[in-house]
Amino acid sequence: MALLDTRGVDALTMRNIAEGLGCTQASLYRHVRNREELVTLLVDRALSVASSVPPGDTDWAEKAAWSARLFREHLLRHPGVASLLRGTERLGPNSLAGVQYSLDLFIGAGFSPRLAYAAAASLATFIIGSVNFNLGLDSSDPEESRHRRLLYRSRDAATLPLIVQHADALAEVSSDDEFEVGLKALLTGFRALIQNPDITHD
Amino acid sequence: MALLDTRGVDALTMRNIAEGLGCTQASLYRHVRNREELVTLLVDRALSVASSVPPGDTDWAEKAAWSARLFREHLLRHPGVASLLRGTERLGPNSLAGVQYSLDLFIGAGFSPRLAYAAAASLATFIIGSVNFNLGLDSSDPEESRHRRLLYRSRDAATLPLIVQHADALAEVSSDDEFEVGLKALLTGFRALIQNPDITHD
DNA sequence: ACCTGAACACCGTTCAAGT
DNA sequence: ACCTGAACACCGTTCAAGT
Repeated sequence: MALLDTRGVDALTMRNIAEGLGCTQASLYRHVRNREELVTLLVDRALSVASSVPPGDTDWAEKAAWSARLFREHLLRHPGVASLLRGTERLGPNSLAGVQYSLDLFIGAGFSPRLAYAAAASLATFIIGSVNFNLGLDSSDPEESRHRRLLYRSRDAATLPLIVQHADALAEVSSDDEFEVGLKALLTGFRALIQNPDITHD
Repeated sequence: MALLDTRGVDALTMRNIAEGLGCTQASLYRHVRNREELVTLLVDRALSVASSVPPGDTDWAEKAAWSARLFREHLLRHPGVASLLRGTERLGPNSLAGVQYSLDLFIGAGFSPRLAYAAAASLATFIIGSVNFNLGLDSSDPEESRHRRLLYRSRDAATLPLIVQHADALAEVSSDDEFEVGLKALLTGFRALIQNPDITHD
């Protein structure tokens, strides 16, 4: 985990891990079937934040938003974990604790267990996807926004008129903004689904 | 692309690509700076579906849902592409065509350019995240559902009561269900944001 | 049981040398 | 300009041999 945080996902090799642990690479295969199993264990351990509890005097949507932001910030602080996060470790103990917590929240809000599960999965998918999709980019870097503005401006106005026309406004939208809009939409949508469950299939 | 589809992402090595092209691996570096650049080019090319046009006699939300499903199905048919899809190729020509199309749709629905962009990005993030997160799993495989049911049932009822209690119902939720719930929630949320823009920040 | 050293079959990338 | 062969410094994994 220390190796992943300090030197990134590319440095997470069996040789480097073994060195950090003070043994040979071959020794690792006594404790783990292969590299993938090691990664799965590592990622599940890194997911322990999922069980943090939000402030208690708010409604379910605010709690969900709080937890979603906490989870996202945790992943942003540990980009290596985010890049390794695939469906594989979904069934690990810490992931399941997160599922249990989400079910509790969404069932309490009025969802059926089925819908609560799907809603929790959607939210997790969005959070993880959001971090993964912005991994290379640093939203706090003003250079990134400038780079995108210049790129948008220089596109072909005949085929991409809206991008060229609104280049300045679009370049200002950060990954934080994207996340907040999506989060808000998801939670608002969840609330509508609770109040009117028959629209779940149209 | 053929190599990626038939033999998967692990087989997409410079040596295999060169072989398929009938040259040496070293020759590839005449046309491309490194492997990452080649992948970026490949993925953007694979994203050309993004510009398919939905049936015209429906409202913006139905068009968005149609395009979202089309995009997801395309990625599911080409899992290798999904696994390579990171933020890197976001600025390629095909990606930008998709952005232009989404902006057109969402601005037409009543969003400001900024919000339209954020909404489009959220939706894309959700679709890609959804496919990526379910990459290893085959939702059409009944064995997968059974495996999850048994796993949920056998958890500790004291720490994960809801998972154990609703094991059967939860195991039946497929990645298709998850996607549809999330998509519905996002689009419903977008509609609410359009009708009441001041809730964009609370 | 756990560890080691050495090997195996791979990677991405570079570079002098060819045409 | 484009290609080649050969090399470099890495991978994940295996296995006989040690304790």
